[in-house]
Amino acid sequence: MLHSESAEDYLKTICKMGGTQGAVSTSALASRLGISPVSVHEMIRKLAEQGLVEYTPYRGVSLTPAGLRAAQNVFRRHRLWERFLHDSLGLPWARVHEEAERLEHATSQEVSDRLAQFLNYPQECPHGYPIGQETCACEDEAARPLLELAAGESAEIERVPEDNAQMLEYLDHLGLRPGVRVTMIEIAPFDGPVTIELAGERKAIGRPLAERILVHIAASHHTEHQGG
Amino acid sequence: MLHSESAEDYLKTICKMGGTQGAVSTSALASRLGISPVSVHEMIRKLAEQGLVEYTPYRGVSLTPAGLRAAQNVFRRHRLWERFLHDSLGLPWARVHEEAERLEHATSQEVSDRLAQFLNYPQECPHGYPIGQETCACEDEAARPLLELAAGESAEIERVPEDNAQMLEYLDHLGLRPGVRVTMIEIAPFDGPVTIELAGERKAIGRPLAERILVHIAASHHTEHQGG
DNA sequence: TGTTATAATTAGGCATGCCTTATAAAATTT
DNA sequence: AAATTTTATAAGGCATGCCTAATTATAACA
Repeated sequence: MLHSESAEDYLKTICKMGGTQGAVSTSALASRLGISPVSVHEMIRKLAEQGLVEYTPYRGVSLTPAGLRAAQNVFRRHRLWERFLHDSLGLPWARVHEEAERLEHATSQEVSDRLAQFLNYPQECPHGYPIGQETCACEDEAARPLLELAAGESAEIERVPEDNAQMLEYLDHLGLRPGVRVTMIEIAPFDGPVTIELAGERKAIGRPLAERILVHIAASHHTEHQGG
Repeated sequence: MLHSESAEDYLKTICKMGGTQGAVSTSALASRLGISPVSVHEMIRKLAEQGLVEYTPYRGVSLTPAGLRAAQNVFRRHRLWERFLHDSLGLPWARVHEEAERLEHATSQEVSDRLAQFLNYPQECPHGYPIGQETCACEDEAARPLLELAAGESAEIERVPEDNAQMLEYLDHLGLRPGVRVTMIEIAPFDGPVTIELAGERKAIGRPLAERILVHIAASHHTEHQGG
């Protein structure tokens, strides 16, 4: 809670883009954040001064241990609020992300700790992202894009993109929620649709979406998802 | 949720200082907010442009109906969060206000409506301030300062000042919480202490505090306060 | 190696919300 | 009515976080 909302958003985004592994290009970061490269460069400089990121010109930015800790804290607060908004308040799945996006910046460590306890230490947010006890991982090594499944192969949905309410409504409507089992039917050529089967029905989605939905092939380790 | 956090704070403070009845002096507002009179004047001008306050030079500011509605919304969100933080998360009474002060600015109408439902439409915040269904009153006509009680007179604590965590801890320690019955023993002369009896014990507090604690004489209409 | 594309950086600006200093105007007191 | 205090307003600044336009440095490619 020592950093500005803006700084927290930068750290989150750098983390999401892989700033824990290698370095993230500032122009990619800029286009993801929807902020001009010049402004991003300026902010990166400030974050580097504060020891939250490491910046090497022409290489990109990566999170320092302190920056990673800060980002993980924000993710944790975000995901805990999502669970509360969904499970306790019954806010629709698709609306949960945008509300949590604001609450995450207004939450102290004590409140998020108590919130975790109140929610009975949930393991993941409603979109399938993990919630650790103290921190939480940014990436799950075992997760693969739905698009990578071979025809006939089955998997369980692990995570869905959460940053677009309309997309979430669409996914919800299709039944494509974390924990649901899907089977790949076919990936049509010439950038055609991806056909999958879930709950006995066949659905076709676009390739870009199929690339952003993450699945895992191993048997379920998920807890039941409470209804909204 | 259309106004900046800063604007919301101004509207709240104007409301608290009586900006629904008469006009509030801008210098009084400035000292209450801890902001320079020049800056307050500037902000008042902007709020007046937006139709949220009415400003007459050398007289002061008052809330327009739109401004009142906005302020009441913020109060409602604030007090609902206080109830949640206290009743559901068990956050100590004295810490609740400062946390709600941040959450109130990050809460949509839908979330506050659902929060009210989740909390079972509570009537008041943990410090005794009313929570209306749609809006909520700023002042309670029936409430009188504790200091106005005559010796031997009994009353129930209605509200306590909530803006100072240390003071709240002190009040909590003395047992001076909303809903508690107190009897005035004496008000010592020469600005001396105010002695009251509660739960069979006598306690002395200072005059300024006794002036800010509001009581009502009629029998209790309060619902039970859930423990934290 | 030279050209081209990408990234970095400088310079100047804007809005918000705060600041101080200084002056002008009205209200209050004597 | 005159002096004093209070209030209003103007002028100029600062930090944050964003912008565009223009320049410079580096990387990548042919």
